[in-house]
Amino acid sequence: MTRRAGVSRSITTHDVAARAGVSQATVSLVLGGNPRARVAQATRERVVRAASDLGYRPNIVARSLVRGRSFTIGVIVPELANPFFLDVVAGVQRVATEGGYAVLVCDARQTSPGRHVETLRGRQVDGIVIDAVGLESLPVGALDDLQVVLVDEPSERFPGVASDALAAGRMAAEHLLGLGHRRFAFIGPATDVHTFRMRERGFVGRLREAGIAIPSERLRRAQPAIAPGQAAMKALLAQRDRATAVFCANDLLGLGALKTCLAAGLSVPRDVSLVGCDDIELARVVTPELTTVSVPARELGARAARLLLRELDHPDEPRRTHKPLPVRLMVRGTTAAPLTPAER
Amino acid sequence: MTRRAGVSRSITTHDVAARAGVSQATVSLVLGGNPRARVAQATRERVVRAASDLGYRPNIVARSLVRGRSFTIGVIVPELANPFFLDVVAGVQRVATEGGYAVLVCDARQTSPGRHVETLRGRQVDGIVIDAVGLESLPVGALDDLQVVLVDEPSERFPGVASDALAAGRMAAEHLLGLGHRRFAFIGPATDVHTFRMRERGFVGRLREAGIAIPSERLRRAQPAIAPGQAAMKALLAQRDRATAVFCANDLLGLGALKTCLAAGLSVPRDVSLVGCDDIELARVVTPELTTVSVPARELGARAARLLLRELDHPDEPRRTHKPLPVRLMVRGTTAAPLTPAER
DNA sequence: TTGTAAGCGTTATCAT
DNA sequence: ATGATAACGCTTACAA
Repeated sequence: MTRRAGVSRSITTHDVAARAGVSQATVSLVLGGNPRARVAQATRERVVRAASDLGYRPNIVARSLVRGRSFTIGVIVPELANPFFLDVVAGVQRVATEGGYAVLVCDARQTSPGRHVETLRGRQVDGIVIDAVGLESLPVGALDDLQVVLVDEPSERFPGVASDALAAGRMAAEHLLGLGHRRFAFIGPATDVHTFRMRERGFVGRLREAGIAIPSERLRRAQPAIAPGQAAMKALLAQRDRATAVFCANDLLGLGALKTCLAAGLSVPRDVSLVGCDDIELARVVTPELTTVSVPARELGARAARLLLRELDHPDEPRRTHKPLPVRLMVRGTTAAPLTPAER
Repeated sequence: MTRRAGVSRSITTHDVAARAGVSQATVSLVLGGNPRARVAQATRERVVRAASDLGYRPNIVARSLVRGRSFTIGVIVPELANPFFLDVVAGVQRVATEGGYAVLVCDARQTSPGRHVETLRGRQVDGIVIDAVGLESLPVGALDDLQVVLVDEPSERFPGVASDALAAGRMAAEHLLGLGHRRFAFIGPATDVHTFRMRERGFVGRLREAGIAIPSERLRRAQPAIAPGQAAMKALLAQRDRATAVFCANDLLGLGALKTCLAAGLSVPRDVSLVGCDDIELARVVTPELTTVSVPARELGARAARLLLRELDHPDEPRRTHKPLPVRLMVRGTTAAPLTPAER
């Protein structure tokens, strides 16, 4: 094969071998980092020397081919534009990089999860981290023979890590209840994504324990993003007997809701209390700052990656099961006691 | 080599060949997508049939090894957490995916650009898109023999695409000048990043043309992120004879500045006018919405990727040079005429 | 038109 | 301790 003109062929183990006066195999032994490689000290030094003289850099592609592993993993998230998932990815990247793996990042918004899995397979990834992407949406068998770790999605089939979404919802309810609210609303997606369902269930459940139900018109379905949050809040504001406290399934929705309230000339938290969920950086950028439930996104990603790498590098060790990661209420500027009838 | 137990060996061209009753090479010819492969229609069909029966999926790693190309590119950005760069990456990904390339995303915050380049090299990437990462910060020779396309950074050595940063600064000045402002401030990084330097130069230059200079105490240096923007604005607010209009080198800084103003009880834009740059989604989430200069991040990324792919796939075609991508002023809620002395 | 065979750069299993 | 040598799955002359 002739290389593209002008681009010099890169240094291989053969080149190093020639310079060090040893066989190519020996070079591989020395440079391959194989722990049980017994090479004479002198030879080893000659080889290392030659390698650094030549600027040798191992060809990962060749290594991948022979080892049957690419030292690459994939991570699929619902939407990279959501800072929460970006943090999950950051966590995955950190751990993966430390472990010598590269990460192929896939945004389910740009391409369907099924196609992403196909692509990742073709690239021989050693495993995939899948975050909150409904597994049912994948073709049957799409994940066969693949090492998969799930984030925020329970499964019998694959190991995973999750945050305590139920607690998140309960905390939000608890906080608002404690402030004296009695008329609640909820904004969240109707999707099958487990976390959102649990957040909602926790919220609704805690309210029910307090003897309060959310009438269906105050239960607004919206995709977990800013614009849908604005629209949903608009609908809520138009209602008579409107809610004094709204729990949003994530911060993006919360930010949208806040925007709508302020645009409508309402005072937050005087007129309406708002609670989000995730605690993305933006929550502290808006004015007033968004009260929210903090979810350790980065840690979630890091743990998922650790789980995956452990399966990959030590396949025999027993799987560790994680209990849900704790979440934390962050009381900030969008929640307060409701107005008394007199004040209104 | 024995595979890990339980994991079935994947289907290779040999398997397909056996089933179709042809040689392995023929399978490669048919399935390899080689345009100048002449195979009999009947054979071709048998092979395709066998492949799909077996669920054959080409091994990109093997293909990469023999072709000397990995069909993978890298993209290095200063900070993935900045939505602007995330959009650049999204643009790169879209084009790369269409062209059959995978993308390795590198955040200069997590690891130094030099190390990223090393890692990418080891993984045999075919090229790298580098966005606003000072090339001087790289070790000499780090980019040798590498196909590189630069975003928002001029260079003799590598092709690139850029936005019209000078115009961005001028537009901001023009707009504020038009509103009647005379006391200006600027918040931006002191880094060597070309775009920021140009935005500043455009702004300052346009003001100078109007006979106005920015006193040094109103020229605040801050890393291009939210928190530094808050701090810088705080300093600005503490000054007597303070500026009535502030141009921030990017939206993150602008958002921070806005936050500080509102927290200080000032009314924006009544008391202070603020202009950002980039036009990230967040600019429209805060209240009031941030006036800013829109920069086509996604398009920037897409063009960079197209440039790179063209060099990769058609090395002989002449390089296309891009003129700077136009930017656009988005007048929103954070700019207005300054208060008259009487109103103050 | 199709098959044979020589690699691509590495790892890993033997002999030596 | 070191060196042949055979894969890994594919592409691509070249031969048939």
